[in-house]
Amino acid sequence: MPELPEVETVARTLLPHIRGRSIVAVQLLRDSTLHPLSMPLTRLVGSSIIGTSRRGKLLLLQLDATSSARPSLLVAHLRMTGRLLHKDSCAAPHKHTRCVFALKDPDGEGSKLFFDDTRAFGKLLATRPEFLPQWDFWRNLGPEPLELTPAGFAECLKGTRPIKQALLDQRVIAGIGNIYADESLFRARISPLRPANSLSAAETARLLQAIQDVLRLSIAQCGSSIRDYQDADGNAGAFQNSFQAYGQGGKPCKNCGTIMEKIKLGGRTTVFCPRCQKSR
DNA sequence: ACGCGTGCCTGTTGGC
DNA sequence: TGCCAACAGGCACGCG
Repeated sequence: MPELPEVETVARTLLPHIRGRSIVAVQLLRDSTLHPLSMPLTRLVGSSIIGTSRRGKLLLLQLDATSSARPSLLVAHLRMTGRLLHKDSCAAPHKHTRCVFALKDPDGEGSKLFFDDTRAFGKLLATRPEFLPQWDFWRNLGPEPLELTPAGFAECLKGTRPIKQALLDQRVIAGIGNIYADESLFRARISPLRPANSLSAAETARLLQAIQDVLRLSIAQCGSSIRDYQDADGNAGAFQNSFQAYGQGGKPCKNCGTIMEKIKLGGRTTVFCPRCQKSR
């Protein structure tokens, strides 16, 4: 499931393949993949891709369109099972292909960009930067965890909700999903059940450090691949081999040997060590 | 304004 | 062995 490190990896691996290529055709194969606020994808045709970036879990492709009638951004939200894959020009769509972008490089060489999404939760949004504030999700997106200071992070943790739920709320902090929430809390030795506003300054700083460490370590290993995630070349990440909490329910804690507890918190599976991550 | 429950989706897993 | 319910889970939406 693509969270910040996986989306960052896709953005990085995609860039060398698609930079400088122009979009010559778009084939949307499932209407619900198009975000309601999107401009028609056909208006991307004729524009060239000039860059890739990431905001939270959102992947952004920048285009050279200057006319206000044409999108200069293609935003992809991969959600659970979305993939952006660069393939050669003869690749054919399959059952779970939701959109195909035909590309052409300056020499006329063709290739294709596939948006595959088994569960079809993912979205594509063609837009312009000036329209992004109309999108509630974008406007309310919290700070980037890798750019956050301890003081800034403390500002985020206002409510009484369990800290785990706060970390998953994209309005609080952007890019963290179930995997990295559990991993970060384990590394910081903080219980997922602690009210967000009950963390001391030391704990807040420790948690931010853990979040940044986990995200950086995962990015360095090209993300985590469980089930569906692949980068733009179809390669898996390796960080799943370093999980200390996610998926470890019922197994001994890597730190103290206590059996890891598995609970539901806000509807999400949550794993933690009851000894290392005490509630009080 | 906030928190909670449900729907969206489909492939995989586990229990009987 | 086969069937089916539960599960995976981010986010929109509607409710109280």
